[in-house]
Amino acid sequence: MANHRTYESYEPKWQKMWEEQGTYRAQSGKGDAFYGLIEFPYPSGEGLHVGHPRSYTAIDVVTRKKRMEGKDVLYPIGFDAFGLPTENFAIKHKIKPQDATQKNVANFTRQLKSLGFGFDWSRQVNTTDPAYYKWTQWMFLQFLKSRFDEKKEKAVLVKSPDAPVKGDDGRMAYKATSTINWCPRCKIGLANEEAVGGVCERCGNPVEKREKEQWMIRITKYADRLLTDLDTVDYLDRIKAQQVNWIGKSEGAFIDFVLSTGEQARVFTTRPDTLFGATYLVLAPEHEMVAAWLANGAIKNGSAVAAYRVATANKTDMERGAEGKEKTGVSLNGITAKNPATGEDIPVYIADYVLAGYGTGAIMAVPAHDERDFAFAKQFGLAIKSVVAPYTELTGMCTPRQDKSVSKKNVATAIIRHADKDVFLMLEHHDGRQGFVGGGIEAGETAEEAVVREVKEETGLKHIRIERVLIPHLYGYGFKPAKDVNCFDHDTFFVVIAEDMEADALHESEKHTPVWKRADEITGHLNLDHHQFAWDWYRDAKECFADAGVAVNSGFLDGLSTKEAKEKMISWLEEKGVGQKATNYKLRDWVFSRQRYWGEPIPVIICKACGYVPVPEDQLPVLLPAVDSYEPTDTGESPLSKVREWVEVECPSCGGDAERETDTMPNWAGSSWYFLRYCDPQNDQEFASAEALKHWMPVDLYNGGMEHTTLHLLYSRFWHKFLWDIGALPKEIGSEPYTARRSHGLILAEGGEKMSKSKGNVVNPDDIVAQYGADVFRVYEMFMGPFDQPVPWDTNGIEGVKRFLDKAWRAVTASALPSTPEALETLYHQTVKKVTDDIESLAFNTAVSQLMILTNAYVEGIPASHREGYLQLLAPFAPHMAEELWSMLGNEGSIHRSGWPEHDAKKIIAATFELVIQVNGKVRDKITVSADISEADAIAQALASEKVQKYLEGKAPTQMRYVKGRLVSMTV
RNA sequence: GGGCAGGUGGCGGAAUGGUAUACGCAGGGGACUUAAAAUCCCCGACCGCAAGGUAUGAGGGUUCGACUCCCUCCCUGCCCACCA
Repeated sequence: MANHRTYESYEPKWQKMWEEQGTYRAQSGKGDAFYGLIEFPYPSGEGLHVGHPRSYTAIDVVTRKKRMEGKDVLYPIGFDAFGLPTENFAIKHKIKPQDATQKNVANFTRQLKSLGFGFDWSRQVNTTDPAYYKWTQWMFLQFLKSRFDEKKEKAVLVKSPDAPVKGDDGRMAYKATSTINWCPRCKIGLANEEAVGGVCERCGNPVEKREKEQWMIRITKYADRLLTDLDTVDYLDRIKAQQVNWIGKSEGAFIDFVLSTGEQARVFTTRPDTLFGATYLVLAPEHEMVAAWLANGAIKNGSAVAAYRVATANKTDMERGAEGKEKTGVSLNGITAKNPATGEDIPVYIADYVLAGYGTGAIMAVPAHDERDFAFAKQFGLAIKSVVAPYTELTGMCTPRQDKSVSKKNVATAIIRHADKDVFLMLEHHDGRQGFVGGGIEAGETAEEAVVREVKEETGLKHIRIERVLIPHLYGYGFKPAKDVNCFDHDTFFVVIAEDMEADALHESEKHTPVWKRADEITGHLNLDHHQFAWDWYRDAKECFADAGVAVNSGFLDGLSTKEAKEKMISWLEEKGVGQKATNYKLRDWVFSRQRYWGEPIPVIICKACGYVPVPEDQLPVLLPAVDSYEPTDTGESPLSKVREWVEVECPSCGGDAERETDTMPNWAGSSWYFLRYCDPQNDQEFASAEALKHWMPVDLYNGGMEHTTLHLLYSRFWHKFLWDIGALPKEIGSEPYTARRSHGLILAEGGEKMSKSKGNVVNPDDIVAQYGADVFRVYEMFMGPFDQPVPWDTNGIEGVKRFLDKAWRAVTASALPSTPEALETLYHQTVKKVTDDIESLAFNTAVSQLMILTNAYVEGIPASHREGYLQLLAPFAPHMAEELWSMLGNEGSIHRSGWPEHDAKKIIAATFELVIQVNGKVRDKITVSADISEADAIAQALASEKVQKYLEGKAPTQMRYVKGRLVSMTV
């Protein structure tokens, strides 16, 4: 046997062998299936990043274990190769995107294979392969051929699906003119999701607004299902949270305001209960009513309004955002609206703080209850009327001395009551309000310190301490305290207790009472009950409202809780026919057109006579034609429009002259269904057979980066649901594609910064493999830290892993131990259990550390009975070395299909253990005792301890507790 | 402003409510060697001569016992954000 690891020779050897023998082939249709999935890479010119293997190795470890356990494992790989970076790269280097893709795929393939992943390469897919994108196009056609049935809450195919479509008649895919985010650098329209923060996701350039006819997909019809079905899947909480956030459901009402022009303006609000306080209306500058009024002269100050509209249109989202809370706008002179609740005529404005794309593009402004409206009203001298005054509403607007520059967290508290000499109740501020008494906190002070200082100044007391206490929310309209106070819906108060106070009931009672329960006692101590307290507080609040010049009118909502008020207002609106309950989502329809070359052609023919004609399905795929120039055009037209011989076709419907759609699909298209294709990648009749889909789907475990949890994850869930709805997927696989979704943490550069080309701190996997071999690289990435958390790269850490594998090699290749010490037997079985459990829970770092502990115990040699099991535990992490040693030991066949060791439950308990003895909660002695010691014996031995006796001071323990296998705890 | 994650040695990090600091890195000491590499062994939170005491961001609570559960606060990171 070789004395040294020679990974340089054995790693390539085994990689070749596995490929030849099909070691990792999925045996479709047989046995218990397990489908592990990683996000297929985008084959960029830069090659693999060290972040890719973190995810791939993790799922590789899991799937290897499942395979060894005898499961039918699918762990596929492919390439998401359409898209901008490749196209830009090709333009820059004057080569074809096809060639660039081929080259990059070859490089990625080499790199991935060098790391020894157990991918089933025979199932490789590539989104740019016509045999693949044929089905992407087919699926697009299904969107085009179906509508959302509101009653069935699902998409259904239309009656005559192959007929041409005229205009937008409610199809799931439709063409619409919309303002799109245009990146002037990439010369491409971007989805909202790709233009986050007003900059192009690809190049970081600020985006512009452009009007463009685009293919859209009605993902918004699925908003509710995409939200509620999250309850049926096992995703990391933060992933669910991001999906929920992105879908952005909010419930409220539409309210129609009658305008002086006789028209109606519809607004969306989540707070219909504040309608009494609506003192003006704001429309988004882009609002179509404004355009109409400008045209018909209804607006008296038309030129100012028009100028503001132009100024807004020229602003990027980033500029809008950068201006922050500075509100701008223009009144629409000559137009007023009637507040349906108060009957008052209120002015109408346009302002860019109202977004055209959300809700109805118009709002009712309630400055007393909305910070933005408040700022705008202050700026333009508009009326501020409060409807409700529950405590939380009050803060922030009744504050003449408000200082916005002070953040909420750092603001001092105000004393609102000091009932007697010793005890003070303090109300904590929720914003920059300076308080009813006293000033703000000073530099370097915490809120508590400020309170202490203020109280000392106010009272002259020297020794005080403070505590925070929760007092149930003083909810209620018109200041009527709610009847059933929910104790978990509370506000924070400070209680200041004078330390020089003589011991009294308060001091005593606080010791064993949960904090929030003490609210009663404290208010009781002050001879106040909650209601009394609320009313007292209300007096202060009213003065404050008066100071700020805020009128109060809660109309017929007086005395209701917020929830009741909302309901009452909605039913009132519906009764009067001036509004209705409404649900709104942040999610918008999916802009599906790209004016670029390197994407799937959208399979539609545009015929002047017929409309949009779907390309007949037997003519798919619509191949991407060879083009001389891929350069995007300044007109915003796809480069494909220049290929006249491709564009000009006969209309499949009427036979007349027609043209092909020249837009292509976004990158997200091909990646929205690749996991389905993996199930049956060579099928040329269907995108996958029902049989294969039933065997593999849904995906059991899907891992990917957090950067894809909003876009790709949402799109692919939607896509899957759609296919499922129209019957393209077998019912039994369910409407969610992924049973479980996990996410790996980012690998940072040494020092904790992000790796980036510009900083030159990128670690290249090729270098690590060359220097240490694939196994060390893999084990290191699994060991470096908790899988779901970011970890900095550490060159020294790799050395440690190398030492570990060297040690493991020496242990296995040394002559076997003649006998197995009991302690070693126990450790072995403990390790089998821990590694097995840890892989299941993706706790790879602790699995590796347990293997290190066992390996350290094998320095003297490894018992023959442990050798195979030990190698099997190592195999998912270091597959090459495990295979090499496995074969050196004379085994036939691959270790990776050899089985998984099981632990013996009886053997994981050691024969003896260290019994810890605690006296009054402190460890006072440890004695070694037999594992099967009885409780009585344990206690007897514990009491016999000299050290324990010393701490008992001759007294008999009042309490005695025995925790089996761990400790004896006694109290004196 | 909202959401999420997190705060434990010099560093990455371990710890079903039960011996805090496993494992690894870096550091110190030693063995082997002519020497080095490699390997192996030992030490290591803080205060204290010791007995002992104090430490898991801070403060409080529950408990015989809290890194772990509850409350409040502080801080860091990530994502989102004039979303009505």
